[in-house]
Amino acid sequence: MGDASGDAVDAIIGQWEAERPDLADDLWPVQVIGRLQRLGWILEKEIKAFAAERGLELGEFDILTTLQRSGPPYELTAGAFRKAAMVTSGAITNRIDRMEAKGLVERVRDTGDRRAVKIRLTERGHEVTRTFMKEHLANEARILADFGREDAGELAAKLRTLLVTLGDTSIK
Amino acid sequence: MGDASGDAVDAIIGQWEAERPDLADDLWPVQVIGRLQRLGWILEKEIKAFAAERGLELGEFDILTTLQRSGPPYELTAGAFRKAAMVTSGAITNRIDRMEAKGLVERVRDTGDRRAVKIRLTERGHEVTRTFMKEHLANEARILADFGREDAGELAAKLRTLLVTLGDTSIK
DNA sequence: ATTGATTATTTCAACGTTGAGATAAAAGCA
DNA sequence: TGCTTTTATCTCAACGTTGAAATAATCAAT
Repeated sequence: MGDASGDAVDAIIGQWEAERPDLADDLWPVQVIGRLQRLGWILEKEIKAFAAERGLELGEFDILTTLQRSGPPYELTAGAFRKAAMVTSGAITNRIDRMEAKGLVERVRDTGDRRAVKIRLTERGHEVTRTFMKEHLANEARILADFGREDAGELAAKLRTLLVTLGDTSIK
Repeated sequence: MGDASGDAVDAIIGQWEAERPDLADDLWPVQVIGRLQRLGWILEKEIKAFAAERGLELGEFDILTTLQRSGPPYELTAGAFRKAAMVTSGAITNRIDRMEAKGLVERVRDTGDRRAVKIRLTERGHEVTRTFMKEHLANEARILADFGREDAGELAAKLRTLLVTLGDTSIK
């Protein structure tokens, strides 16, 4: 027992219990969702800083890694990105515009379906991503170093269960 | 064993293992961070939709709840919000401007320190928040219903440990 | 008391995303 | 072959945030 080592969410819940004792029994979801929110913010900030140090926007970083892990021929349609990145079509258009200007990707319009636009990793984009990915994983390992790999494994298993419960079972 | 019920992150990691076998041993942080990212996106979208149905921006919702849970006299400085919400000062100014126009909060400039501006919940803001909070918690309970309250408790404990490890131990 | 450093908020231009509408191509169907 | 519906991307104005500069007030130290 004992709340010796509480986190920010413990403090927030404590405030609610004091201010709204009538809601005390309804606060349990905050224990999970509040923490997931805060972790999301903290990690996003970390990764955003990592990308920024290398001259990339977070969304651009996302495009690069999605493209590389998709494997040969390292090209995906704009629509595929829209789904993978959970953003709107306008955002994808803008990202590709910027990245094309940087020479990281190129638009290819050759397929049978002339509505679709394939976004392809350029040779330069390939090199950049290859380097970044290694450093990116090292950075994430650093972030979790104090938490420990064993705890990470247990946490990951529970997070997977939650994601499956919420229906997030596919990349598409 | 068996990956019968994998999530989106399993799929992503599978892609990386195929494309970059040299990184196979370095992918473990993704099991945690990738899932936290996706959960953050999914939950943010849910809560944003909830707030939007009630005519509120996510950030405005944040101000209201932070203010209410702070207890009497239901006022905080702009700086306190900046820290609590993890956003920049300009964002707070804008949020307060909008919410003041909606009659949810009011600026009070009376304290000894005349640099500081206290943001106070109006009577209307109070009523709105009181109602929303109950519905908000019900909505979060709904989101986690299929996951189960017991699993939620176990997950929450691990998330707390991670937050403490990352230094997120205080609201301030 | 005066000067300099610090703290709190506001201002504002730049930026990325949203979301609806426009454009264009493909698919379904008569 | 036409006509309608659907699908894919782009366009663009509105919006919220960022981050640096400006403004203003307090604090520290002599």
